[in-house]
Amino acid sequence: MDHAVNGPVNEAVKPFGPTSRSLPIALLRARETVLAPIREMLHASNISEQKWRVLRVVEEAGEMEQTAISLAACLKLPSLTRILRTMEAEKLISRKTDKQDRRRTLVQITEVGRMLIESHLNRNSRIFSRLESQYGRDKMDQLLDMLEELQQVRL
Amino acid sequence: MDHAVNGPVNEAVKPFGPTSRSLPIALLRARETVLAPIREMLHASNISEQKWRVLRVVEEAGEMEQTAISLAACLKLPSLTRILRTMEAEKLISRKTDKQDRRRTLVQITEVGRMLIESHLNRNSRIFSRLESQYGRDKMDQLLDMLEELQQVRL
DNA sequence: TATTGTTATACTCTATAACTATA
DNA sequence: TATAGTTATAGAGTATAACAATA
Repeated sequence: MDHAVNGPVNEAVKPFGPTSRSLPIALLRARETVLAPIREMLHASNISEQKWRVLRVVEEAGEMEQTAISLAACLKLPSLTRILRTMEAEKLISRKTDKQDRRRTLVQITEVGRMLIESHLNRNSRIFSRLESQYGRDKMDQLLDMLEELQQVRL
Repeated sequence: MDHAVNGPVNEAVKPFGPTSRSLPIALLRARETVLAPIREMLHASNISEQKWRVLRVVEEAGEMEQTAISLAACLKLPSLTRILRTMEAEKLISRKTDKQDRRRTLVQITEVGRMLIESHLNRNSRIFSRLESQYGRDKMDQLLDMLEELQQVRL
């Protein structure tokens, strides 16, 4: 299980072992597995994965400025600008200028947005129940703890 | 603490708790954290993240057909076709038709490709040492085990 | 007929930089 | 001057379907 941190390349040892021991690749593959049924669900409702992330984040945190959404939803600001524009047109979110600092825009989820989330609750729950039953609830909780901690590492 | 649950989010039935307990979002955020320094490294060499994945996968598995690469590197076949075309032009990989089944194309890494990987070994190692020292080596191994298992769940 | 891979199209996200408005 | 966000543009991945070659 050595990741061969040191040493010259002349060893016959693979630098990081198989790619399944490469953290970025492992995270990506795991995400693809988990996301497949969710993508299917969203696709049926014509919502992109990104819009869904924005909706979830904004629903959770309440009023939020765009830089914060960008960070939480892993979307660059220029992408977010475009996404929010269409989401606003679709009445999923609303925007207003911050009174205290008029450079900032505050974004909120609308009733329509909340209803969109609610309308997916059941299918979403079923997907995660299935995942939990296959993967194990305790392991799932443990994994979430470990990922949360990893997110906070500052490299 | 970035994603603390603040504000009145309607205590009734939080479907999955905060988004940091949402597996897809947690996986994405963790990946962004880990990938940031790697992206920087690759960017300096003008290699895309996707090309890098293909290179790593093909280096590891040896001769491979494209469907297998597509799966391992999480890239759709149409995207992979284009990527391999440019990687072949750059002499990073080589392609040949399978003798047994001439529908299949076999892809291999070239010496140039291998050298490209080798030239990033040191920086790559340093990045992961830093990560391990902050996150903990045991935890890292445990996380990789859990992710590997998650990849294999069939929903 | 099914499978492997390619092509084509339309859409979307990314990277980057220049720009506006505000602080 | 610095920050929040927008706009513009080029590059790249995705989804989908139609297609060619082979099995």
